[in-house]
Amino acid sequence: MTTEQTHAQSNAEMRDKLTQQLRDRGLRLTPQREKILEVFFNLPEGDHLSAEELHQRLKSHHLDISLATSYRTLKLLVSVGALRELDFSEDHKHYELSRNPEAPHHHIICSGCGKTEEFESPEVLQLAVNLLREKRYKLTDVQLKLYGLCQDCCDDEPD
Amino acid sequence: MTTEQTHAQSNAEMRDKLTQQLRDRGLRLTPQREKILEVFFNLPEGDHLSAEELHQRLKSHHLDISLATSYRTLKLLVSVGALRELDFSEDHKHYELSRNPEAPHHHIICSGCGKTEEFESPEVLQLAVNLLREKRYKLTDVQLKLYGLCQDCCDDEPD
DNA sequence: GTGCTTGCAAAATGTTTGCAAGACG
DNA sequence: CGTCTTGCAAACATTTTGCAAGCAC
Repeated sequence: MTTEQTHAQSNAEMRDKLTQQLRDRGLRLTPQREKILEVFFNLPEGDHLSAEELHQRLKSHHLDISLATSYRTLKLLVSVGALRELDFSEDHKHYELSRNPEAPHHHIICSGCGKTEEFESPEVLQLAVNLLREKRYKLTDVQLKLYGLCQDCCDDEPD
Repeated sequence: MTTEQTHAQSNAEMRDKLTQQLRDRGLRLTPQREKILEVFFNLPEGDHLSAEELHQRLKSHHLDISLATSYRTLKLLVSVGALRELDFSEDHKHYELSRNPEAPHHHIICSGCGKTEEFESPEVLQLAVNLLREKRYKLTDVQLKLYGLCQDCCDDEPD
């Protein structure tokens, strides 16, 4: 992996890399898979979707891709490293583009209203790299979640 | 890293505090709730259970507590801060005793075999405290998850 | 063709809920 | 009593799967 390119890869680059990774596994970049990826590319950085949200978004673009295919594709894209699977404390998972696997961002989650904010932390990443090297793990993702009550929810809550 | 008195509270302390917290909310420490807590108290530190695992464990102790009650109790105990809710990338949540809320521990998760390891990190905690103070959140939990492939799974995987 | 992929509907999980009966202060 | 709790079964939400049909190399 190149250390000089510290920022996210371009869409074209990601696409090429992805196609290759799929080919290597004897899989295809079908129209459905492309469309799903497109949704994620068009998502503001730091944003994330659940399977249901993805499906709704496809629908609103008049793309009839079944929910089952959405689920299957999400799983597939996670397995090739194109998407990152996030779970906040909800009943479903969220997915976002792995824009920059070298510098994964983290989340602040309000337990009151479910709002999320993103932040990066080179310190945490460094700590993760060192720790897993020491323990002889091959690092694949670092997810730090800070749960709290945002200012609005502190006021709301009678607690 | 220091084994000081400021570490986890004793079971008796936790119990008292908990009873009080429940009372304050007009709730009861029923036999079922006590039994469930007992299971967690008897769990090796760092260990965690899913709702189903808890239910099985109760059953094996000849305690007929319904699965619904297990779920309800888990939720309740989380809401009063007695338990911590964890979600690894599985289809169910895990719960563990909040032994020391001041120094939450974190997890290394093998994506291959699902094995988990615990570790503490004062640095991460400090970072969380500072960041959330700055953003005016009331911090409730810090969860760092490091995903990777353990040595065994690296060997196994043909990848 | 062969084998990957899709859509559909059904199934499988994990979790929550309505309700009547029970327990407790 | 009134209210909190429980167990049961049904409901619910999310995700997975079997299968037949479709598509790509």
